Amino acid sequence: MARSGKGNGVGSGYVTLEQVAKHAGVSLATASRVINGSTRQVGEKLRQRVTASARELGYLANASAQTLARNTSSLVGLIVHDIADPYFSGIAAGVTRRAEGESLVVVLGTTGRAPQREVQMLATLRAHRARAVVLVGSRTIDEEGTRRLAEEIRIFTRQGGRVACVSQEGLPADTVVPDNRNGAAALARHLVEQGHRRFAILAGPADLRTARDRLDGFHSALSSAGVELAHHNVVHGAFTRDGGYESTRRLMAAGTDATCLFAVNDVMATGAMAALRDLGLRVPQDLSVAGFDDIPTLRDLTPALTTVRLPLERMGEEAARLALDGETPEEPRVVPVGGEVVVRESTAPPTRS
Amino acid sequence: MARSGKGNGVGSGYVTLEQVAKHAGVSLATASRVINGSTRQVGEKLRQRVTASARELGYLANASAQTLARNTSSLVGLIVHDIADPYFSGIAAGVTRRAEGESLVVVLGTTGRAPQREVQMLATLRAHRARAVVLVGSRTIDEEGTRRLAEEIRIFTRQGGRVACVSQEGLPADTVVPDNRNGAAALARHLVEQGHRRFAILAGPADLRTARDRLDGFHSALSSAGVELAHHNVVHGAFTRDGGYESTRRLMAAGTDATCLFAVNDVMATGAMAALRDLGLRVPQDLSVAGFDDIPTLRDLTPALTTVRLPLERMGEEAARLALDGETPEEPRVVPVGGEVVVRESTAPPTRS
DNA sequence: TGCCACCAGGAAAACTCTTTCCTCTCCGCT
DNA sequence: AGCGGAGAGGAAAGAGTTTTCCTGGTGGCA
Repeated sequence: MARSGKGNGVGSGYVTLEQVAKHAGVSLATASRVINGSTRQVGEKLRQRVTASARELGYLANASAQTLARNTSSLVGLIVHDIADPYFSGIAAGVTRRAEGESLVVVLGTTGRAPQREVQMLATLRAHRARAVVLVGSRTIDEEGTRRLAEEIRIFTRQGGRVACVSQEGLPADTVVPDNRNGAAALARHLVEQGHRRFAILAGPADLRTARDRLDGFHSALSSAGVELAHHNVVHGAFTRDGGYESTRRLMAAGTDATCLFAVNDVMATGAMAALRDLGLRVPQDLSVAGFDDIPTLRDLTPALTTVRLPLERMGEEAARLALDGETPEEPRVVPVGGEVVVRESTAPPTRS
Repeated sequence: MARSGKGNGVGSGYVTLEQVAKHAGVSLATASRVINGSTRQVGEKLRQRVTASARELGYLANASAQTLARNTSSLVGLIVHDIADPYFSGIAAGVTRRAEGESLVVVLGTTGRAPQREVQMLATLRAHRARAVVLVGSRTIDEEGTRRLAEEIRIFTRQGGRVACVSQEGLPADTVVPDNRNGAAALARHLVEQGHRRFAILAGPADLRTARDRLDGFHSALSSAGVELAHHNVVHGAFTRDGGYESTRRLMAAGTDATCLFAVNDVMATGAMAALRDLGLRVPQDLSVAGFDDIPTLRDLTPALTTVRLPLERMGEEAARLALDGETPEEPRVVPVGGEVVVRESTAPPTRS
């Protein structure tokens, strides 16, 4: 009377391949071969019977069982600091697009900028036999943390997984690297050309590689142009909108003589513009402001932000490609991504001389 | 000489529980009990030995094997339309926070607004024995699509999974519903109070539930206040920044007499403001603009957008909570989320009468 | 016609865990 | 001393696939 648990297929539990095989009157092996299309041929007649049975019973393969048997899964890891940050969500969109295009499943991990979370996530993904991982976000210059992450990456790779990074040179994995130095340098040259001589910089966290590279690139381009960068005009702070706001308040409270403010990313620049507005200063008349990244959502700020465009989505796609293509190169590959200076209204020739 | 594949543990392959057990000189059962802490007690001495061996060999449990044996995994699905859209990434941040807090793993699926992708993803997650799924994003009014999705949800639930939705009434699952109607209505009342009588609305896609509700709420509040809404002042278009831009161009080209423009979400409002700027119109002097959502990244637009605030991250968390708590209520639960009108500079009393 | 190779199909092992059920020991009670 | 019960440990049976290896049949070739 009662449902006998097994056998009646539709209704409650799961339909297994065995049930399909039985229903089609073939062996488990044959059913398996038909359904996942192995190298082995199966006769037309049986093939028909199996697919018909599978459809009829509503068969859905148990992914864990497949992973266990094949020792590889269709999971791709994606590790970011904060998915609500448009920088990361832009890259994430690229990664997902590519992964889903190859009918893989994306596992999203967020670290909240805690380095040990990256290691943790990597272990979790390894436990799931994830096929590949894309690791996004700059390393700090913390040697120990990097060493541990590198070690975990090596383990992951050794066990057949692939890893690609975005913006993380120095790890044993393929990497997509935005050219932070040259992008910032090009921006600096443009601003100098525009007539600026005294700059202030919202430099972000002192230990963050990306922030440092942008600062360095900007700085050295200034030096080459014979422009000094006063020490007190470089302020550090969080890599966020509020960090930019704070840093700007501090900068202005200390009384800067700069005519142009460079924030090492767009969200900080946004905070800076808000702070300046709150202080009653006009951009660009009183102070020019430039950012970095060209976050799409921020393109509609007024005045529109002069910045360095990074193709975020493409970077994500590219990283996924690196992590998913067949190759396992000897040396980690590096795919450089150029930044393009985009001049908009937030910068203008200085009026104060 | 060559690595014997099994036995030497460290080096190449994976370390299995069996190896740990052997190394510790206990049975597989005991090792399992120690490592995952089952209900059964294990003697102190053996416990020590097992943990020591596990650490020494670097044991990491095979997640698929566990899923297979337990018939439940630590995966939580998260289905959104577009992760680069700040609306979705905000919610995603909430979901991830909660899921990771319970040491679960988030699987991210994006649909690109294709309804059948939701059904597909749900099946994939079922194949992975995902414990729960959070489904974000409004349904269209397409009956057939909804029916299919509902059916897939029922299957998922019947097999022990839990589903929660954000913003999707009418599905057989717990739901977090932003109060679109009342939010829009409250906004409308505020604008009328401010003196506006002639409105234009960027209504988004005609078949999208969320868009419709906001339109309806706004509209009926106007009616209650005795304000007419001219038919030609309601334009439909894509639910995106560019959709907002386009719609606004069309609207203005047709020559509207409205003094206030309501875009049914913030990203459309952003497009609208850009379009108005391109047309040489000032906001709010020539035309007031209001949005909906209060996307954090867009708070720094100038003029700052008057809008209805939704607590996106909290909504995500709440949805994850619904999907993950123990209960399996008879009736789908509905958690309403209020929207709060936030008045900023993009709206002002009309100057043209 | 006899032999070999090839091919489709099936039985069963393997993948790595969890969990049930059984055994054995030790303790406390009568 | 004998018995029952509790509790710790182990053997083994799953969980649902894939894949190896074996079998039997058929076709081609000498």
